Amino acid sequence: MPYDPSAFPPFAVTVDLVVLTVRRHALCALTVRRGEPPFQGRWALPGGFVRDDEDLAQAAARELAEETGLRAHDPSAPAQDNGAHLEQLATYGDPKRDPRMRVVSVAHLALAPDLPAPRPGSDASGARWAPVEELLQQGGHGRDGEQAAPLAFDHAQILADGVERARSKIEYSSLATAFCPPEFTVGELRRVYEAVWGVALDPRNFHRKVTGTPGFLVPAGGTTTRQGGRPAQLFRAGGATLLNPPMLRPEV
Amino acid sequence: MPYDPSAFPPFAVTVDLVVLTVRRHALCALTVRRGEPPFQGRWALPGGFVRDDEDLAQAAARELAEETGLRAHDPSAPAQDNGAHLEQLATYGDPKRDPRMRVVSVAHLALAPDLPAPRPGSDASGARWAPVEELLQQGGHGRDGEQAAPLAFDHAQILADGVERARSKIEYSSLATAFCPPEFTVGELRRVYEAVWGVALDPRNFHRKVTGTPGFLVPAGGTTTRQGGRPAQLFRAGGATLLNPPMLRPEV
DNA sequence: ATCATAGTCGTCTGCCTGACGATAAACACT
DNA sequence: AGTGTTTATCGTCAGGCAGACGACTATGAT
Repeated sequence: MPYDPSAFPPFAVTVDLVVLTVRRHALCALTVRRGEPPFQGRWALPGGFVRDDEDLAQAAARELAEETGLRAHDPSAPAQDNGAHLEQLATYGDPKRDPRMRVVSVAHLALAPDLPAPRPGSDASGARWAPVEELLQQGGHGRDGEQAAPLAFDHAQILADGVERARSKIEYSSLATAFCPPEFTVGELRRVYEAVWGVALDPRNFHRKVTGTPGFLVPAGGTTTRQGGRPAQLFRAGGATLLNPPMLRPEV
Repeated sequence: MPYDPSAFPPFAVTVDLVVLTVRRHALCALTVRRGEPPFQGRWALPGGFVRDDEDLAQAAARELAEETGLRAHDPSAPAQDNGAHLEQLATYGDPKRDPRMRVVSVAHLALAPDLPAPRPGSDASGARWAPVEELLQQGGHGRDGEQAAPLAFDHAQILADGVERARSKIEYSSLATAFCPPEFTVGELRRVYEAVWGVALDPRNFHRKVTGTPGFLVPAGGTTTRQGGRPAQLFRAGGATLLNPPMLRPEV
């Protein structure tokens, strides 16, 4: 049967990225300023059209590289290199989500270690890391308390879904190590959990949990004092990707 | 800026459905026989094009109703009615997944109680419930052991992802009640877990766990002997959607 | 030297789970 | 009527794990 273009409505398909990192004890997301209408001048999640010969994951990896310079590593490969974790998040297809035309966006979630500086892509007039707390409270607040415009399109919803995915996934997986440099201390990993969950964790119980889970952390051999205080052992992410039993997120 | 069709490649967008139920102690998926090429005569997941004015969830609910007659209820609404649980699963967009053209499929996962009989939609020449075990082992086996053709397109992968989602999600949510009729016994709920996970659970510990979790089950007031043996109390799904601490899936 | 900071090792208590004994209430036989 | 089978439900006990928290260690700052 030949291809019949009249048999289905044409869609534009894009990928949007929720890129998260931890900076200064806060969970931050990468946002870009829109250079053209609609929502000109407003902040949005980075993203772009899927090309004709691209898989969705390839498109997301390409956009991530364009915006941040990060390579995405295959989720099935060991998390040893400096690449970012990248996974599909969800797909958003409300007929009115883009006023110009029918766009279906396949959102992806990327987790990255703290990066030197945002690298604006060619299609955005600016990029910055913004604390998700500011971005998500209705209307948003700048750092001085003034009202900030909410994210463009349905990107606030996409960001909220991505943040919730990250928050729940570090409970039962080793995903939190994706926020850390290749070698890190138990305390640095704990500060990641504290920033993502927005809670304080007991350093002693946390240490017992992560060092007692086989395959989660492997000693990297050295120590560091970059956090001040007593030197801490350096670890690398181990092969275990699933945490069983999970790390429990404290209530409220 | 006007709408410029040359600025992006056109895609067809479909929804495919992984509809799961428990029949005769086995986890089964709804499959339809393809009436036209490609993969003519092969089994596939039900699905169809997203219409011009439809949201993705609406399209999935419409396809579900066409194939099974089931209403999908909003996940935010209480799970009291007879509708099926429906949620977005993942999106599949390999450029070569459909030989005819570029199709992006937004797969959805539906969980339904045991249904009287499959109702073939108008666009399929047949429909049946097939045990996922048969569908997923490479090549597949019919019930007499002969080789069965694998599912069309990438539907084996989609089904595998849906089954894994269901298996993991009943651990920490009350989702297993979606496989049960509105009123059910603890034993019936246990048999759902056993069928989905493919393991045997201790009836006493299971009973203690589900009745001891506040808000999970509420007594419906009657008893039934439809399973034989001593009459069992009837329950309804309670308001709690999250199970904390989760129900642990036994290893191996 | 003293303090502040951060890391690491232990202890104790309570909760939850897995393993399993015991009893209860139906039905199917003989 | 009695016996066996099936399923439901309650209880007990030991081990594992988490939360709360005390104690000690090893750095840098003052």
